[in-house]
Amino acid sequence: MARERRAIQLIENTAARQVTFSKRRRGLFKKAEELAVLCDADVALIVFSSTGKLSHINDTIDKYSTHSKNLGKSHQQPSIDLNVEQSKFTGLNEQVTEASRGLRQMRGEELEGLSVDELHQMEKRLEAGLHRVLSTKDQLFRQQIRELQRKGTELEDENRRLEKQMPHDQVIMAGPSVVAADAENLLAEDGQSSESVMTSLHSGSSPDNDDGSDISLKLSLP
Amino acid sequence: MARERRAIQLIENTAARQVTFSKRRRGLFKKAEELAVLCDADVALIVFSSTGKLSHINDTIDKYSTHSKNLGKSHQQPSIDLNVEQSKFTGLNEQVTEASRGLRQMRGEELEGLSVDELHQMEKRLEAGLHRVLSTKDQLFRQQIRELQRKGTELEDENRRLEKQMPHDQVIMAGPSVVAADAENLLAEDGQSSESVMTSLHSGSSPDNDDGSDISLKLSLP
DNA sequence: ATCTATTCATAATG
DNA sequence: TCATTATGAATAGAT
Repeated sequence: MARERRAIQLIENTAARQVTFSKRRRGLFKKAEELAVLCDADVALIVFSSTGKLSHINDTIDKYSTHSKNLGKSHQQPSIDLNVEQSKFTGLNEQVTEASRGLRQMRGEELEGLSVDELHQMEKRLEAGLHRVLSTKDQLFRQQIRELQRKGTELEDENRRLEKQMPHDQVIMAGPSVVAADAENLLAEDGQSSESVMTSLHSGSSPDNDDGSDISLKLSLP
Repeated sequence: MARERRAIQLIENTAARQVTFSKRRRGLFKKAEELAVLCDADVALIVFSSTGKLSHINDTIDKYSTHSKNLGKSHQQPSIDLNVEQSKFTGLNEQVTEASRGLRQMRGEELEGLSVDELHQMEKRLEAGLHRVLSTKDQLFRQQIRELQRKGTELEDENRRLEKQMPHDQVIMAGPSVVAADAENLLAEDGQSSESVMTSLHSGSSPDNDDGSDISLKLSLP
């Protein structure tokens, strides 16, 4: 569409990509609007920039079309469903906007425009959230520790019982006793920081996801 | 955009409207796809025709399209059926739900289902966010204090200069000296909590700077 | 951001 | 709906 044709593939150059993004996004929204007006259609368009930091929502709700649908095809099931979906979507748009802005600010991004008061509020909210997260984690730890202790005690008892039943010249090296030993070790260090418990449970934890980029794709959050 | 320009207003003729709808809808989806691929953006587009009640959803996941593009399998957009589209829509729905859940979790609500690892991640994120909020606030404070100190010093100097010039039997109660006094008081209590500085500057902070509002054309939601 | 050459989308028509 | 084509719009590259 211009001096030269541009292949439709990722623009590697970041600056160029951003410029193109702005230009084309504007064009896209314009065309969406035109379609809505020309054809009495409802158009909803959401664009997330690659960084996920910006969300743009265009929700064209045509009063006319809603009207005509409700009046004209009142008997058709599909139309009812679609209207429901549509209104759901409308509501969701608002939620998306709110949620992503909130999340961004919660993450400490996009703080530029905020006043001191607003920053203070944000700080309080973050502190409160952090506290609740911490105490929830703490609770979880305690619960897990309790559970492990219980199992450990059980296994110890079982061990002792088996040893008593066993003739003296036999020694057991089978699985169960090993497990029991492990559990015991864990429990022995009772005063350890929860961190190590966590480490022992660490299994599939993972990559520190980079800041905001996890919203970029589809709003899915951890 | 063609033989003649068409005014952007409802096309009265039904047949013509349908034709235009088809053409423009195709074009719109194409451009949405291109934007997604070119700029690594996430684009969701939903179009409800006014009459047919058909919904078309294009949830363009960049990675997907990039892949298929690279493999030479271009998008066979034409043959997407309604069921697929609806399921995509449902998916979007879920994602949105996810997003707000994420936000609530950031606030420390609804943490029940999370694993220790997830809680740990959340904790780190909150800490990071808090940090950024705090340092932004700190920066703001420092800047404001610096400014006030500068003004205070200026005014003090001015005051002294005026006093010297003034005959002894005259007293000034004019505005400037009052202002100077205020500034001085503020600066005198250097160790005070920043709260009062904040309060004193309270003036016109205004929320809702809603970054996304540059939506070219339209419509903020009802 | 603004400008222009060029490609693209599409209105009119068959 | 599909095809053709003249023309207005969008935009890539440069400034």
